[in-house]
Amino acid sequence: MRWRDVGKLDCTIARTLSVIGDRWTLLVLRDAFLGTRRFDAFQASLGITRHRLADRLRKLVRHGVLRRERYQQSPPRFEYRLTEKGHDLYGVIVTIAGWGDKHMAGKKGPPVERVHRGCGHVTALRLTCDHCGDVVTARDMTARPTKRYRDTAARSTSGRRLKERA
Amino acid sequence: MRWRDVGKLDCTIARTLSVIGDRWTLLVLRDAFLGTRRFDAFQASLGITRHRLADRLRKLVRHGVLRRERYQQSPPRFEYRLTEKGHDLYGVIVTIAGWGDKHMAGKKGPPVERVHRGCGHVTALRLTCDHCGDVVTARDMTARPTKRYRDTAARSTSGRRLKERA
DNA sequence: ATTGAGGGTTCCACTTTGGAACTAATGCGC
DNA sequence: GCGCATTAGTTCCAAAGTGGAACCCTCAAT
Repeated sequence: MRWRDVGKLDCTIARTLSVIGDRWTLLVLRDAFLGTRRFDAFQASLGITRHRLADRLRKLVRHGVLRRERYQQSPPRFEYRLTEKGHDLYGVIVTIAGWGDKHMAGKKGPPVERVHRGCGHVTALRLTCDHCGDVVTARDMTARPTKRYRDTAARSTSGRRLKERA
Repeated sequence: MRWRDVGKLDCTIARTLSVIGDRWTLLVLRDAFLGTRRFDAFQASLGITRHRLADRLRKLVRHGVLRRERYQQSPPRFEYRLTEKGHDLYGVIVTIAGWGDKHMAGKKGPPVERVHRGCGHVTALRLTCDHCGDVVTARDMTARPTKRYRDTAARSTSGRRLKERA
């Protein structure tokens, strides 16, 4: 299967990864969350080639994650800012950072820490159940097909395998 | 910069992405969290080439995310299971799925939902502050260099740019 | 002896990436 | 009014990564 077709699968994760799941895009977003907005600043920070960067920024704009905004009339200059949709990716960045801080940091520890403005403390973030508020880990959760999926599966010659879901 | 050097940066996110940040790896992990364990099952579900799959599984084993375990003596057969370190990636997968459910699902809605065993409800997960327990979003958090980073930065000709951090 | 399952490896064409140089519009000092 | 710097890109080419398909090995069952 070609990568460009992955975004068409009936799998939310696959579709999301078709937008953000390549080498550089999540690093672009990391910088965006740290306040980077300009082409050259991304380029200097990331060490990505200008060519690739232009390509990735275009893609993120196309998917509504970033907005390309003129910040100066002449010469025309643009900067890239997170949209609301982009802001919602914070959870992805921060859980990646959290895993990295726990499992991939060198002996010196990580270079960045996150402070919760609300309580003023350096904190790691946890996942909690929307419904009951308890902290959850993988073992507390089960995945299951949604109703519309169960119906579709039932209709389609009934036994077809449960793949390409998730 | 070559991608293989990204894992050496002093950035937890970059290092983490050097392990899980390619086209297929997160989809392999998605399947692993759904219970897939065998080479052929991954291959059938993902549509990845056997070659690439072998490569990705090796890499995940090398990084301690999966364990290659013999489940049958003769002929020798192996399966791939999440380690504890691998289990800790659940947050990454589930926040990606959460973003996708919100922003990338078709009009039919997502194909999979997650149930919290503890309370029995279908739920989306939220990020909360480890310290005070409040739900947080991007705007509630600030990133800052850790102490060891500030010290290093201060020592090194003092003005050097704050890049390759995060 | 042949077929089949499971878990791979090999080969080759094609695509994507990295590196470096180049472009284009404008402002700035002199 | 000319050379230089800034910013945001594009172009070109070689090198690396990927997809498709076929092949390999060990053993078990028929």
